[in-house]
Amino acid sequence: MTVGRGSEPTDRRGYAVPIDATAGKGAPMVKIVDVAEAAQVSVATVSRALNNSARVDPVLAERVRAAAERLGYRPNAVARNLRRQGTQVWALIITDINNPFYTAVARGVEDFAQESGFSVLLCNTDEDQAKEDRYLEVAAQERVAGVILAPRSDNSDTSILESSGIPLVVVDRHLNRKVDFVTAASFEGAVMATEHLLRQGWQRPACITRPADTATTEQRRMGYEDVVRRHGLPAIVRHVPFHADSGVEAISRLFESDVPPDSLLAVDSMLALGLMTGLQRRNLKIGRDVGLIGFDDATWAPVVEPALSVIAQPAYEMGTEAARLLVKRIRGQGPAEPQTLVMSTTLIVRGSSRRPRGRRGG
Amino acid sequence: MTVGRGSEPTDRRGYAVPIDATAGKGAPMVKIVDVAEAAQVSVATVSRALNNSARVDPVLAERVRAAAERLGYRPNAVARNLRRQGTQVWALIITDINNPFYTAVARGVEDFAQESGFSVLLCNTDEDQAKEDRYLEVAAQERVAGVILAPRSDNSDTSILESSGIPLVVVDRHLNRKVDFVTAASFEGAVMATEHLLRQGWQRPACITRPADTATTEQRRMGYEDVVRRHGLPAIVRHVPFHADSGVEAISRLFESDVPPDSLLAVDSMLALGLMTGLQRRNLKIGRDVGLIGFDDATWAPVVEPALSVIAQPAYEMGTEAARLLVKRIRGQGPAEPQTLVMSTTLIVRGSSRRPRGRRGG
DNA sequence: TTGAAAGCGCTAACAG
DNA sequence: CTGTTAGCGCTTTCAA
Repeated sequence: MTVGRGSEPTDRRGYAVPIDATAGKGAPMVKIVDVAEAAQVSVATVSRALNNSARVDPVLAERVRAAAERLGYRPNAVARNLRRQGTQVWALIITDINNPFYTAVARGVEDFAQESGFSVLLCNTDEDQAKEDRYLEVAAQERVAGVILAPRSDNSDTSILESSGIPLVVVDRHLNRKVDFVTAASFEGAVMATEHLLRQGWQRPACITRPADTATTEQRRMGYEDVVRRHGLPAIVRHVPFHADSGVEAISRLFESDVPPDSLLAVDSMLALGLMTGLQRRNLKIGRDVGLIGFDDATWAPVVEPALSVIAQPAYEMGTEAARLLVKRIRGQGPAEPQTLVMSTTLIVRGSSRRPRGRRGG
Repeated sequence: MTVGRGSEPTDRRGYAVPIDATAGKGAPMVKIVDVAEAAQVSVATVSRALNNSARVDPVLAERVRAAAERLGYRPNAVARNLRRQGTQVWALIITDINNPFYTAVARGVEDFAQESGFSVLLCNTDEDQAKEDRYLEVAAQERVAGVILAPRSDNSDTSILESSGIPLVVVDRHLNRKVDFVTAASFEGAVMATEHLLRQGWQRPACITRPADTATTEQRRMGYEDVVRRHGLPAIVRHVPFHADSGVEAISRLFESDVPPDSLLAVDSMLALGLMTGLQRRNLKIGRDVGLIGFDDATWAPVVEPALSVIAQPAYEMGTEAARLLVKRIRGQGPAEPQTLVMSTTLIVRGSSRRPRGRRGG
């Protein structure tokens, strides 16, 4: 429970107060009537002056501002929100802020929100559908102005938002519903990555990907498969969970087979990290014994040894673009049709995908 | 791209609705009176039943729940907050969620908040005092239930919170005011790091740190200086800003001097990354030509080459502990005196700080 | 241009 | 145990 409300503690008329009152809730908040009283005007005028909306006599306005300042008046956003029937808060629902990709997205969202006068609630779902549902419920109950969501799966249920009239922008992962959507060219990225591997001379690339109901990584898998098929090569695919050591485990299993792959495509940066660790433990030298390319240009990618080749996504910009779309929707300025924004991915070649000469014909 | 199931928009009563209605605010929300009416009880009973607080006739309670379910009733948290004079939201004010240390802290805070029934507003200040002030103002106006703050500087002004009766827990960086505080043993960590460097045989360790008004990093600098002084060595200290390439620049300047350092202590992980980059560009081999140790055990630290030695801070736990303290304060269960929690740091030795034998007496 | 007053949706006295 | 009702603090008609 929250603090016991004070029938005892002070009223603004200045009666003595039990010690606890200050410890508990602090001084009573000054409200709009107090300012009105001090400025010798009505509450309506105070409201208008402080929201510098309607035309208010400059003299009165100044008097109001002075009084507000003097009293340390701080408008109660909760009351305002109730009256206005709307908040200035967004919910950003992602799977894990620890994933550098989402960290960057979050920064993009937060920066844009801030400039537009919104605050953002951070919600981590940990790939847990129940948690995602709970957060959507919270968002609805808090009457947030909008939601930016990276859905757990293709058919996450966002109908709560729809029925609450809360605008939604989906980011990164596709949702089985027509809605504003900002993503990166995952399929094309995976195609670039795989072709790059083959161009380097690697002959048995494998794709380590996430559970099959994760939209984005599935597209990456499909991009990979598209290329290997076209080259008449076998598709070597492993779906691994989001656990921290999935990568290490995948390596163990892959390289115990008779014909292990000679190169790897990792569909996200945390996975790439895991694969590197696994490879190192097996004493396989990356960029010599085995090729590796990942997704997402994490800060550490250039510094590992060998430096990690990646398909980079414009994560920060994806955040700002999602936010921009959301602002439009909130203002009712968006086009009737939901928009889809596919941002391009870039191949960044570094050491990890290189293949030494003279080792052809494995 | 996107799959659509474009059914005609309808309102809850099933009537076709003009396009704008859905675009605008959606169907009108069902409120407590609607549920009361449907369940044939008073609003008070609905409220009681749904908050399963007071004793309500099980039969009525069930009828209420059924009605609420059927109508898709979603309590309006804004109204509730106004009435209850309190929210279920915290503000987490940090300098940059991109810093892996703060990412982990944020996860800790968010997890604990979630379990305790709170949501958290994410606020990045970018080491900008004005931004920090603005966020404190927002927190006050939103009447958040509590704030967790990593202050920009020692004398950040948090009086707004005090005068609003909003509990505050400071995390990581010291604040010039008596208040609940969760931090790590930075000084001791720096001592461990520096002594380790010396024990390895390095003879001229330098400390690359942040601006002098950053409390935590100053303690690290002092820990470093304490050790070098005791060993009769010169203190080589560089204060660098929070920019992305501070590390690279620092290396340039340091290694142009006549007697450059032979080893480096970096006070945070982003800085360590920068230093590694700078060192690589200068063709200095880490763990051979120069020793390096950082702060914070980022996910990538074991994977870089050579693997990065670090002083690890229990970032996630610092987040959960800060949250735990905050919950206590909110519930009024905290001790009268503000608490300080200093969590211990750990030396993790990996390759970067090693010094090859036979190179003594540089 | 200003003020009086009606709520926003909910909870918690208070009475029954 | 249940219902009636008075606000929480603010914005915004509606009149003056």
